[in-house]
Amino acid sequence: MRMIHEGGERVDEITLATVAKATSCLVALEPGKQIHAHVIKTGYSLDLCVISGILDMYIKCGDMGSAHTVFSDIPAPDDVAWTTLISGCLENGDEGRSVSIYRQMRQSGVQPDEYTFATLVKAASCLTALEQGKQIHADAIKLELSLDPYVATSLVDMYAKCGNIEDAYRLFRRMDVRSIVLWNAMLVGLAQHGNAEEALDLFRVMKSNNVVPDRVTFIGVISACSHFGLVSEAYEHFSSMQRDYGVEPEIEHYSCLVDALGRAGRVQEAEKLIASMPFEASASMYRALLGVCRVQGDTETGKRVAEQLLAIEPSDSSAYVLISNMNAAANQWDAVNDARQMMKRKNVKKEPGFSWIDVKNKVHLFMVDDKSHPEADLIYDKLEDLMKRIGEEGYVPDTEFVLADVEEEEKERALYYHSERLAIAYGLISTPSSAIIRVIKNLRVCGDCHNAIKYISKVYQREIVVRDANRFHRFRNGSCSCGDYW
DNA sequence: CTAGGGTTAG
Repeated sequence: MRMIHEGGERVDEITLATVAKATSCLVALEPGKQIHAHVIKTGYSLDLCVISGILDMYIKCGDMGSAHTVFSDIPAPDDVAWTTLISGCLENGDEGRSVSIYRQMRQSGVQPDEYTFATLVKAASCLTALEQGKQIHADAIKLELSLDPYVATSLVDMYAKCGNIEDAYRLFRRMDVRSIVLWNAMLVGLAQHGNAEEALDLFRVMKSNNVVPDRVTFIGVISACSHFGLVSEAYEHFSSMQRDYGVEPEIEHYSCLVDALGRAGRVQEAEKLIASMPFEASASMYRALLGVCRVQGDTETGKRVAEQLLAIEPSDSSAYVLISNMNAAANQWDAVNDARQMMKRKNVKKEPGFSWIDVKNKVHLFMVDDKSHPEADLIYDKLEDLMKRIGEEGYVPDTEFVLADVEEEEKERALYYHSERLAIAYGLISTPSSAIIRVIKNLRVCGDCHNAIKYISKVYQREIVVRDANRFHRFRNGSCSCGDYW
């Protein structure tokens, strides 16, 4: 900065590019703007290295408005400039825009490189857009960039996150040089799918290949144990992590362990562990425990945990929702109303549940009771037919999962139109009968839908993969890969 | 001389 102001020394494009990068690392918008002004004044804004440094600076500072302006002023953006913008949209949570900017990039004739694909595949992974991800993969293969270590890791993660663990594995096996990040992506993918044994096997293979596990590896390993109910193994890995690998436990590791205890129903032990941590408790830990209390119907402990959660996050809608769910399950409708009143008073909004499905390269999103889809009539007919058929097969609606105090029959209908069922009904009518139906839901799948989907997989002989906020459920012939443990 | 953009967890 002194160089700029004093003006005596030679400030060339290399210096400016370097300074712009330094500024973007510091995430300092004001000095960044000064450098930008100086770049314009001295005419260096036509230099691609300098201007993409400036672009990155705005992105890192979260000023996407300025970033788009800077980009649109670049006369002929090269691969680096395009990739910077694509990764900027991703970093700022606008993954859809990353993909559409990629399309513009292709139209402009600039060839993407391995950096572009690593970023872009991650965007598809965040969007859980399998079809788009596959298409991007195909592009990468055409340009012979799909086996780049970063691209391949992104692809493994993308396939795993989109519920296609087989393709993730296939790609993983093809890689003859495997970085720790690649191992971790595969391991975490397996853990999220509830394939705990495979995840733990992979962990052993990894160690026998002399790959040293790191902090992320242990997050995967402990969460694999957690998903499989292996509490003592979780504890063992937790202590081995420090003892054998010098990885200090972080709040994320505690969080996995708390989760493992909770899922095993050992809520009080989990509370003790939280109290003994060298960290402040996180809201997500209490949220996990609250979910356990609800599944177990332990209203007393649930209330205590909910209070602890609200002490950290007073406007956490999930606390209120879980409290009111528990009370609804116990038929304590006064308490349900109290929780609702309190939400109103504190102006806490319930996070709306929605599910989506990727059909023919297009994402179809459904809310509860949603009739906005162009094929809504067909979908609701299918749903009607479907509910009749699974009823004949023995499905009984469990109205415990309805949040309102309404009559029984009405309660049943409220369950019919949960967003995941709409998405599955659409999947049934819009995909070939042999295709796997893959649905993603932003919240945790409800117990009744979980049960209904088991029946649907049996009656229609369809494999259905549902990714909820927590993990994957793979429904086949009437049962789920989670073993009803989630 | 050759700057500026990339992967796993939460």
